Amino acid sequence: MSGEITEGEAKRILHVDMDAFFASVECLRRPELKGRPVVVGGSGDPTRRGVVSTASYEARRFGVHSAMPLRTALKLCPQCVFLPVDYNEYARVSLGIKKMLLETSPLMEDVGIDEAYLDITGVAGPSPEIGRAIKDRVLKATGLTCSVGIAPNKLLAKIASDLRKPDGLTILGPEDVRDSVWPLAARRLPGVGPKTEEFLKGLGVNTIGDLAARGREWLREKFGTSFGQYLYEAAMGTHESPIVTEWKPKSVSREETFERDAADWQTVARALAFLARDVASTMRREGYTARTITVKIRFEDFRTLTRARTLRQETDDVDVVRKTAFECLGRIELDKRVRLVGVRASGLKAR
DNA sequence: TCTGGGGTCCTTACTCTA
DNA sequence: TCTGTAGAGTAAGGACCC
Repeated sequence: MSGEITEGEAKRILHVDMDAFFASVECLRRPELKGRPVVVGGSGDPTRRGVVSTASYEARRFGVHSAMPLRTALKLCPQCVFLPVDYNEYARVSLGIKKMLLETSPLMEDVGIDEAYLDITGVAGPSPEIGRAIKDRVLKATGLTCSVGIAPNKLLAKIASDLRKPDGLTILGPEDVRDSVWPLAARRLPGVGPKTEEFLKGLGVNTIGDLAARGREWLREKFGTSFGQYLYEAAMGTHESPIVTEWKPKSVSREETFERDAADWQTVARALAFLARDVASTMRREGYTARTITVKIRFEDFRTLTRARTLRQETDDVDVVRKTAFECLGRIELDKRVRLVGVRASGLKAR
């Protein structure tokens, strides 16, 4: 035995999830909002189109949750305070938190604006102490609370941080999977969305434990080798995926939902030209060129079409992006009112 | 009167070429 | 030369995530 892996060296992954992040940052700026039901989303006007990005825990008591239309949230909770999304401010606060996390371990994976994974295998001290220290530092520096999960892999760490919210700290080991993870709804597994959940229910699978009980072969048969294998490992709590410390964008896109569905080509064309310019200028600013331009159209009935064109040479030229986008648009018959227009550039290369 | 925006990844179908 | 097919690249759609 080489003894390369010895006891005490088991991998330890920590997942940090900021509590109701956007709403909490707004409450920092306006302390009079603290304790009130706050909803952050869209333009902040709940009579206009838009969805909830974050609801404070007080607002959640009224049944308001993220991804819900603002108009529905207003009906459920007329006394809620509605605020527009101020992405720059949240990004600023997020950056400070990420910098702090990096001081605990340089092996950090950034997951969106309010989450991160840290590999704390090499960090001295017991897991509960490390978890508490991180929570304390975040609170002292920002006034914000977060929920932390620690486990042998990313998947279990994420489930752990989700178990006690807000302001929770949960540590899960392989021996806890049976009692703490298997009773949870299958939907709690990352990668299981509403469609998969419904399909599973139709097969009599409701909990993560049900999933584990069906076994690997059954899952591969129902979901294909790749996703089936993933579901099995996820249900067993053994799914391993690496901490990705560097991220490069694969596409840049902009889209716009009209306040009122557009019936005329001119409105759609104007929006398309604007979005194409925005995409191209973002690419220039970030130093990327793209080979494929895709146009997305969503009709009033929510039917969504995309048309794409791959260029011979990569580009970041506004005129080329716009011209290509219009060529794609020309392949779509606008026989219904248009709800949304989008432009995406993919096949990115650093300039 | 519903259902944002910015992404990633996967599957499937099609076309072209070797 | 004909035919079948494998593989790459492209296109389209869908599920999912924050």
